[in-house]
Amino acid sequence: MRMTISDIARLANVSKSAVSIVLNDKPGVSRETRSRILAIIKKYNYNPSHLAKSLAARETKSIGLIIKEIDNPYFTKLMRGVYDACSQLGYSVLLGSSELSPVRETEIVNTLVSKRVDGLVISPLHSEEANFTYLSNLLNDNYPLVLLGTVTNYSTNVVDIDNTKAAYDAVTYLIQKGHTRIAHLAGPLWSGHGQKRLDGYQQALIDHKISIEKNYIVPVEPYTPDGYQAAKELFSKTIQHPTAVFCYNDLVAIGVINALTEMKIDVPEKVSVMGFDNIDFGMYVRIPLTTVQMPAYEIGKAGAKLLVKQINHSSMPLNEKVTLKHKIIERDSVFKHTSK
Amino acid sequence: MRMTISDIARLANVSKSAVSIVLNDKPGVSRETRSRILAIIKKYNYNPSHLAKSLAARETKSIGLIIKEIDNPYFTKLMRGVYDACSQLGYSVLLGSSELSPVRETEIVNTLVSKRVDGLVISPLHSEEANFTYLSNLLNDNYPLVLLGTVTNYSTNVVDIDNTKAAYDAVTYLIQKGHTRIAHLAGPLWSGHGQKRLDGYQQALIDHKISIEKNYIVPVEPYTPDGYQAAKELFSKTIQHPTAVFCYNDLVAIGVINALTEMKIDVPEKVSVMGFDNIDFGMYVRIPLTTVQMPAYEIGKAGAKLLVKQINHSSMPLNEKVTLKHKIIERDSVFKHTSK
DNA sequence: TTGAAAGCGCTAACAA
DNA sequence: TTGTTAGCGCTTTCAA
Repeated sequence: MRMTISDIARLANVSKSAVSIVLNDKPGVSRETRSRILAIIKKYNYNPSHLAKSLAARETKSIGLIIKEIDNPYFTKLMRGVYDACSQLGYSVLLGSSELSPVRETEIVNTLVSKRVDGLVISPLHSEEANFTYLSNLLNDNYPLVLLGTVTNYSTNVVDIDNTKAAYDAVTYLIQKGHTRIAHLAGPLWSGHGQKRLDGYQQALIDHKISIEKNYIVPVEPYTPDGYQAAKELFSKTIQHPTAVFCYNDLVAIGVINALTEMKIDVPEKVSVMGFDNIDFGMYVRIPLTTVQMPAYEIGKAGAKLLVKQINHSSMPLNEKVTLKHKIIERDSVFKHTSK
Repeated sequence: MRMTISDIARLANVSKSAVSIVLNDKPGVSRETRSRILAIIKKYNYNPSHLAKSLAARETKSIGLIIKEIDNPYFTKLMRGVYDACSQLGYSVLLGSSELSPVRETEIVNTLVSKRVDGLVISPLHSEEANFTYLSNLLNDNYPLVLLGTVTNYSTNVVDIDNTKAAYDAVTYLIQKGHTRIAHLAGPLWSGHGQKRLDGYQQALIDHKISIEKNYIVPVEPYTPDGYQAAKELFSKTIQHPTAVFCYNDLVAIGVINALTEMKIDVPEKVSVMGFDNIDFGMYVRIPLTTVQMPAYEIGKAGAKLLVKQINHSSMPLNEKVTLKHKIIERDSVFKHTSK
């Protein structure tokens, strides 16, 4: 049977509290008693139950992380950021992934809360229903919380970049390269970033007196096969083809490049392609990808740090906004366009 | 303040045990009492503390997953497999990543055990020191455990593929394509798979009467820049160049392809490149990668399932071996070589 | 079918 | 400096 604190106390001829004090490195016990206790602990290889401690001390030293997709390079980086910050700060992380299901997202919140994580870092799903009941509840309970991505109408801790501005900058970059016919493969509703990037795209066109062409805006699921498919359709239509396509993310951009290559449309000579996220693989694809850097690792890290700060200052209102910087990464998929 | 089971009991005019029975869907309470209790629970939105339950019931319904690198496509897939199986079986997963440090690996095991996870799925680091003390301890305590990767001299539950055979098959494939000068960029010590794949490589050469060329075997870190670097060196040496290179993993293979492309050595016409793992991106790189499929998702899934089975049959000895199938994925990076 | 009571392995006043 | 005591919020006998 596993040893308990009482066993150690008995073995060391002291009370449980003395052992507890030693275990937690607190003052209040003489040097020699301490070392005697320590010796016993070592001798029996005693591993105290953090579970029992959590119940008594009302903190588990673990946080819950809820992402949308495990198997997605963006979230992987983000997860690493959260994990690194947490290990450094002495927290464990309970992993949750909604895999795009709002129902599961709520379920995960419930089980993580029932497991009494000290706080939650959530990359929230933006569903059509989008009632965010779980969010209201959490906020009502003043539950330590950090959102990785903005949810309108809810005031809480948020870490994000300025997606509208980032998309604006990307499109402006394309315009400066001489492009005027710029398509946008827009992100899905559930992303929350999709709408903002679309806004930035449109604003950039407007500000540069370029008319918005409806046919040039096509919403896609944010994966390579969807980008491929969308590009195939877009470039086989009998409309004037765009000379550049700004994609919701790198995965989509890779699909676009593949489709164009297959259609013998040279990238970037004929058509420039720009992605978003700056995933590691962007530099290894057929045509190294020009893209916008999303600091996923930093977002995760900042989010976890902010959460721990919130946990340690429970009186602090939940409304800190951290906006990280984006930047354009120039590689080979964008060409200087000289209009004929 | 958060509600407890006693609050609910009082409000429903019953005992705590009655509430407990209802919460756990157990028989022993009349239909009407049950519904009365349920009503109160619902009304107050009571969320029982799984933490307290865990302490009393001696099981946490969570397992620990220890991988080597979060930000690595192979482990991401594996993680997803573990996560999927666990959610399905009602377990939470506490994430741990050694990030290649044996010291951290042991620390993680300790904290996860102190948090009383019901079991551990570990992708063990093979360090030079490789004492595996933590493993001995776990085994001594008969702690529910599944290893994702074989550790020699320790009998426990293992899920893996036959790495030697897989490498053997890959090299045989290259030989059948007419190659005889085949290099191998071998994996690192910590992988555990590295040595086996090297063995398979050598055995395949021996069995086909091809002499083993020392210069053709170069150990690398399993990342793209390292593969790039190694290829640059290998192909600038004044030795007879290989016509094919079999890489420890896809990441390395991608680096090799980039290096060769840069050196104006056509892939696959001049030199064929073969990877290992079959990561998703393999099909999107410059030259779609021919590789060996490592069923990472299935390994994770099978590992978690086996662990839960072990947890539910604590008397069962820890020595089940599950060997999953590998297979060769033919794409464009291998060319039929016709010796001049 | 129900309730009382002991206990899971700790922490944290409070007394001694 | 040390020990006693009463929880933390559940589960689980055991009686009623």
